[in-house]
Formats: sequence, structure tokens, C-alpha cells
Amino acid sequence: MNLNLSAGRASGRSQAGPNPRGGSADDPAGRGASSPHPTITLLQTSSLTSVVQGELERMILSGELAPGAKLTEMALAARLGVSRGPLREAFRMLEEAGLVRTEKNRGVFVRDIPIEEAVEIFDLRAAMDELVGRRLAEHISAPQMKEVRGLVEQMETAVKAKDTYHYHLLNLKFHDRLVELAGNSKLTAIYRKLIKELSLFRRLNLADGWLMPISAGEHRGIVKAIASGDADAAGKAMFKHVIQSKERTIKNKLRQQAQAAAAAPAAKPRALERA
Amino acid sequence: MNLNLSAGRASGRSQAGPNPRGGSADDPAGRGASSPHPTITLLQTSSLTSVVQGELERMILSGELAPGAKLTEMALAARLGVSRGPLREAFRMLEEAGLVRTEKNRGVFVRDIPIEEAVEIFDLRAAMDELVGRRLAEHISAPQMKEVRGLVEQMETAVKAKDTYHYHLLNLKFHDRLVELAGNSKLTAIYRKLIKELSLFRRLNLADGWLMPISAGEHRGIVKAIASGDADAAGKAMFKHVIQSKERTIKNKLRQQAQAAAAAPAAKPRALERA
DNA sequence: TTCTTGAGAACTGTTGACAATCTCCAAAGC
DNA sequence: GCTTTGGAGATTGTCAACAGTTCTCAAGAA
Repeated sequence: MNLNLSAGRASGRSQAGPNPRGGSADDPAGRGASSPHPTITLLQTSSLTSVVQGELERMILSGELAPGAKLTEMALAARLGVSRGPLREAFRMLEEAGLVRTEKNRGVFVRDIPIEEAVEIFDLRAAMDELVGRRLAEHISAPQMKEVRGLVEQMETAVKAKDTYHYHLLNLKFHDRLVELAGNSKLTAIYRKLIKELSLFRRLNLADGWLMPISAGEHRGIVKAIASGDADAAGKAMFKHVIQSKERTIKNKLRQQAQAAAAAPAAKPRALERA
Repeated sequence: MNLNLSAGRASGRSQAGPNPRGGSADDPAGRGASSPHPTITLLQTSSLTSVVQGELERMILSGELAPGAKLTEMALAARLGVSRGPLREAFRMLEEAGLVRTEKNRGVFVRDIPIEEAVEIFDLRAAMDELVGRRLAEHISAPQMKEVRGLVEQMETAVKAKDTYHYHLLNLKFHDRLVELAGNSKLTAIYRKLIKELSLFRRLNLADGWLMPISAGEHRGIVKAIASGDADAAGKAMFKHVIQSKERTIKNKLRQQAQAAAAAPAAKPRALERA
């Protein structure tokens, strides 16, 4: 759960503290008495906008707010225990981050990443990861190398256990850590932004067991290339891995969509679309 | 209702407001039907927040609001003829876009890109442009090739005329167009965001004539590599060009900073920093 | 039946006001 | 003289209310 994927606020300190584990059962009518989320009451002094932004982002990335869902201002404001002002400011941040889209006078919706955009993101990520591979081959330290190898071993354990969920988390962590170790904070920030957007696409198909061994094998190749110090080889290994990951993901998605279409031929698949 | 952006209040000097139209052509809403009058579509798609965001972005990128400058809510709201709400929403967008930074209870400031971050941006841009070069070598069409060659020739004309200003504009256009022609909209969007941030760094030193011929020569090499259809060569040419551009820019900046420091030895260089 | 129409509800866009916090400056204390 | 303290002014954070637009849905007409 504690992937290091939190988006730090540029200003001031990023909120640390206990993980908000909220069973949002309360339906608040009155304001100020007790907020439904402990994080908010705890940080009333801190900027509500930033807390709301983080909470909305968590809800979106966890799937609690699914792609296409409408985010009604009044309902969300009541649920989070804030007024519409900070909420709207948070919307603007999420919009700029690519997680929601706004239609004037109609509302804010969780963005639905089309397959074409996912392809673009993968291609872009491949170029970025190629840079990462090169950099790491040149600059990685021994303890860092050991850490990365540890992640690969954990992943191989997950493969043997057919534990797709943990493999997924470890895979995210592995790549995130590699990018981080490349030492370019701008690259890291944009990489994470892209991963967040991709998660809006991958939602349906994060678990697909038979792909794990292939992916895991590529990871071992990446680590080997980095360890060899051959910048070009490491870059190419990263690039190819992302591209192949793209092809696997896309193919998988198409197959799932076809299955879904076959299973429910007449049912309306998505009623919220507007061309 | 009233989009009057003139300074109506008596605070400070009354200055005729800049024309709100124009600005960035971001129009993500894109309703399908074509409206009979452009004014109608304008009102349908643009909220005050989006107009203010565009106007602030224009002011920042043009240097009217310099890096480090404080953006006081009330003053700006009065100057733009809107209330603080839309202004604050625009602030959040600009913050996420990396153009301003926010300090809680203290205000919003135009961001000052440190030299380390500029280096990171250049390195990232190099990786992205390498992808651009590869893609173009594989997919560019004949008319597109002709258009790009035209831009290079215009730049060479500017070099001969020692017209640094137009060379700068053409250079931006050249690279922007190449990225656009690569056909990856996500890549294009992020590239442009990076360029905007970089402009906050380059502000001081966009005009430095003697570098023009070198840069122009590299452009010709890039075009040649793309035309040859050799993806690897084109990618490498783009990558190297950006890296060399980075080194020229950084070296130039350091030299200028040293000059400035020598000219004003005792003056406090930056009083606004707070760790 | 099917399409149009219009009133009411629901929602978003915008504004002004109140509360909390920070900044600045002068007066008091060492 | 130097530091501390306290209060006024200025600025930001948040909220509630008003205004304008879109949506819903039932009634009426073709």
C-alpha cells in the first residue's frame, strides 16, 4: 500500500502521517461537528485544497471513483466535509494532472484513457526509460544495485506463487525505483504522472498471470545490462521491455474488451459517453 | 458576465487591460457541433478561470511577471476584473503546470527555475527528441519534409542577418513542429510544458548571437538524418543537438551570472529565497 | 405514438464576506 | 543599544449565497 508514489506538494511539506483508512460510512448533514475523514479534521490548519486533491487522487487511482464517473461538487464537498471552493481548486489541479476532465457548465468527470493515448504513453515511457537505463548503467552504486536485485528476486518469488497482485505492486515499485535512481527529479515527476494516467487505462486488466514470467525475465535482463555498465545495452533493454509491455497490455485489453462485448452483446457498455 | 479586464479600481495606476483574447489556443472541450458564431463558442467553452489562466500564463511567459514575483490575489483580481475565486483556480492550474509555486498563507510566486532543474529538463528533452528523430525518420511525409526544410532555410537567413530574435522564434517553432510531426500528442503536450518551464530559466539569455551558426548547422544535420530514413542516426542527431544546446545554454548562463555578480559585488543577489 | 415545449429541480460559475494567519513597525524591557 | 512584544494592517484560506445554465420529466400537439 505504501508505494512511494505520493505526489509531494511543491510548497511546504508533504503531509506525512498515518495512512487514511476510511470507511466512509457517515453521511454528513452538519458541518464542523465531526468530519467523515480523520485526515481532514487533523489538518484543518493545513490547506484543505491539497488534502482534498490528495484524497481525490487516491479515490481515483484506487478505482473508488471509476473512469467516466461524474464528480458532483456538492456531493463530494459534503462527503469530504469541505466547501466547494477548495474542491474546485483541487479539480483544477487534477485536471492539469490529466486525471479528470472538465466540461463547462456540466461538471467534472474521471478521465477515461483511450487505447490510443495509452499507446502514446507507453511509447513516451519507453524513451524515458531508455534514458533511465543508460544513466543507471553509468552511475548506479553497489548498494543500489543490491536493492534493485532484491526487488527482482521478490518478483520472481511472486511469480512462483502466482501472486499477481503483489507482482503488480512490485513491478510498479521496481520501475519507479529505477527511475528515481536515475537522479533526474523532473524525469521522475513526469514518469509518475504518466503511470497515474496509465492506471486509469489498466484498471480492468492488472491481473493476468501468464504474462508474469515473461515480464520477470525481462527484468532480470535489465538488471544484468545495468550491472554490466553498458549504457547502450541497458537503455535498449529498458526500451524494449516497455515496448513489449505495451504490446502485451494492449493485446490483453483488446482481448478483454472483445470478451466483454461477446458476453453482453445488447447491454449498453458505457452509458456516459458523449461523442 | 463582464469580461472587462480593465483596471477599474483606484489601486495603483489605471492601465488599459491587455486584450484577453488570443492567448493560448487550448480548447479541450471541443463540442461536436459547429456553432454559427465564434463568439458563442467562446462563451460556451471559456470560463473565467480558463481565461485568467491563459492570461497569467501569457504574462509569465512574456516576462511581464518575472520569476520570483509575488502574485497578490486582490491586486491581480482587480487588474483582471474578476473575483478571487477564478483567480485562485487558475493559480492551482499554473502550479501544477510548474509555472508558479505556492506557499501556504504567504502567497503565490512566479517560479524561478534553478540551473540544476534546467539541466534535468534538457536531459529529459534530449531523450524525448531522440524518440522524435527516430519516428520522423520512419514516418515523415514529403510535404512535411519540405516544410521542415523551409524552417531551416528561414533560420539560416536569420543567421546571415544576425537576427537573434527571429532566430530564437524560428528555433522554437522548428523543434515544436518536429515534435508535433512525430504524431504522439502526449509527447507533444509534455514537450511544450517543458519548454514553458525552460523559458523561465532562459529569460535572461535568449539572445546570444555567436551561437546561432553552430545551432543552425546542427539543424541541417538533423534534417539530413531524418531525410535519410536512418532512424538511429536521426535519433542520435536530435539527442546530441539538445545536449549540446544544453551545454551552450548553461555555459552562457553561468557566464552571465558571473558578469552580473562582478558588476554588482555587494548587492544582495536574491533576497526572496527561503529554504 | 412520438415529438415538442416549458416549468421546476439540480448543478455549476461567480462573487462577496468572514476567519485565520502573516507582516510590519513602534513601544517597552533588558 | 539591542531584543522582545503587542497590536494594526494586509493578505490568504474558507465558506455561504446569488446568478446563470443544463437536465428532467410531464403535459400538450401533430
